[in-house]
Amino acid sequence: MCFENAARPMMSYDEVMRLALERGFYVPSCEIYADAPAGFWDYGPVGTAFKNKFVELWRREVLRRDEMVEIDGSQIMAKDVFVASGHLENFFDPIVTCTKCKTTIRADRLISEKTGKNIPERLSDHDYDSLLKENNVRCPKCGGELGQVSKFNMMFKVGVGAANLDTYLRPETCQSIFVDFPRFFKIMRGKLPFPMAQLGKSFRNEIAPRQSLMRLREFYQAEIEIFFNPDKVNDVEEFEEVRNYPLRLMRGEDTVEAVPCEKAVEQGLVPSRFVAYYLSLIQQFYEKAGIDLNRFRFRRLAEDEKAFYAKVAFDVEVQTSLGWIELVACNDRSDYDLKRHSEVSKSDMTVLDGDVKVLPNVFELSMGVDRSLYCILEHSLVKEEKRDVLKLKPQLAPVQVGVFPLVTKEGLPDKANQIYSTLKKEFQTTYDVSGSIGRRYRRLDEIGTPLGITVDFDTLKDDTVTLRERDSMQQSRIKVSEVLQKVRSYYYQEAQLV
RNA sequence: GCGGUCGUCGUCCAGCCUGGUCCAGGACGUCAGCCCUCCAAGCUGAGAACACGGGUUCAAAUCCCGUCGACCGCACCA
Repeated sequence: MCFENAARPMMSYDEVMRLALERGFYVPSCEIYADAPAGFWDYGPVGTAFKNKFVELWRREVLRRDEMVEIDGSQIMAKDVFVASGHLENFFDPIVTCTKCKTTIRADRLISEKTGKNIPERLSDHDYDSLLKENNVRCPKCGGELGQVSKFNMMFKVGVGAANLDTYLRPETCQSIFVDFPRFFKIMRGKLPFPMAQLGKSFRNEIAPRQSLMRLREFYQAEIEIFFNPDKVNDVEEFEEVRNYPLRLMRGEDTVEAVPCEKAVEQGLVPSRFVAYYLSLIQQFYEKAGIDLNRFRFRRLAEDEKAFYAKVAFDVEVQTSLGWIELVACNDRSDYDLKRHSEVSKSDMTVLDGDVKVLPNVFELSMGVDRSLYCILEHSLVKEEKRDVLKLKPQLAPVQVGVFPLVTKEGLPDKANQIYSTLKKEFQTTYDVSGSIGRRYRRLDEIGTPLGITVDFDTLKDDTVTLRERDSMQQSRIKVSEVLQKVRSYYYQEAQLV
């Protein structure tokens, strides 16, 4: 299958940003202050509702579906956690700055380019300095003299208590899951495979955050860590459900092939049934979340692209006006994490699988929430001839239904208000009297509200109202007494209403 | 972090070069009122901005410097 889709004209980043700022999806954090650093954004009222809906969908369609347990860990974590995880050692980049043109470059890459040798990433600053000198490496850009090698740590350090104890803001939420695993596995009477999930904030001190939600210094991750027995990766009950489900796998430079799970495993495109199952799960989730699958792919990472702990890695990537964006890292972390935590903390992390003692391996689905939200917005925003409409899945709509009096005469507002009062107890509802009815429908369209209910003069005669649907703009008349039931069935059964 | 471009109402844009006519103008949106029978109609009115800090000058949105931010490119993105 080739990538030619374009079922909809691609919306641009600028248009999504305009929507975000005008309608209150997200805005720069601390924007009234000039010293606000980049890479921090606040979700507004509409954006928060949207994010909450997205997370709820994840809980329902992924966690509850597979009986995963969810935890909520602390964001500040002990230093030794990151000694064990490898972040203190590996989360540095050795960088060197040219004294002449001020370009900053990675020292290890410079040396290996010059010498053709593989240079370890984890030498001391001093070793890098000598290597640079020995090989007479100069700035590749201007030929100028290079300065001293320094290291840039991507983790935020936090001083805790009066003693200013060194701790760190977690750079990935999964560390909470790893350190909590032994206790919760026991408490929950867990059996392998045992999936633990978490939604929370992570922090990375990016050098150059850009493009609003795409690269943040403080961001939400929704992570699932599945603890499993590596000897049983093809012994997966649930595989039956997805045997014929087509995974969208990237083949070659820019083609994507939809390969049924079974075939993908047979051909070695995906290493095991276990992995194939979870890749299906995440693809199905994004489809339900409103990502256009024609612009969705799994990309298997090459050896030199993978994170230091990953044995096998697939990225979920989604095509946007900014290019292909990585939304989920699906990594086989092997026993790296539990082994390291068990070594550094000296606690036993093995568990029983049947009557065999095993140190579980971990497969993770590490989702970037903020980026996902951006991509859904971009894929959902549609410019029609007469209007901009955000065609969000009903389940993700920040506001579910709008109620309007057609005009402000003859008690129509009172009648509309009664309906509003009933609906708002159960649904996110908005009531709007301002402007022409068409204008009010447009306001709904722009934040993706699927349903509008309009009270008119006929309502006074026969107790019926107009029900208007966002995407088709079609209208139908329903009885006032049926409104609540209709809205319920729309959201709970996703029935066609009009 | 480097280089280039840039930063004016909620949004988009004019004004800047050639300082004073700008307590900043327009459009769209918002709010109030009028109008009132289904997709951004019309009329009247209102509120709303020179990113921040310093400098030059009799006078700064306008010129200069710095900081922060945005966009593009490089680098970075375990």
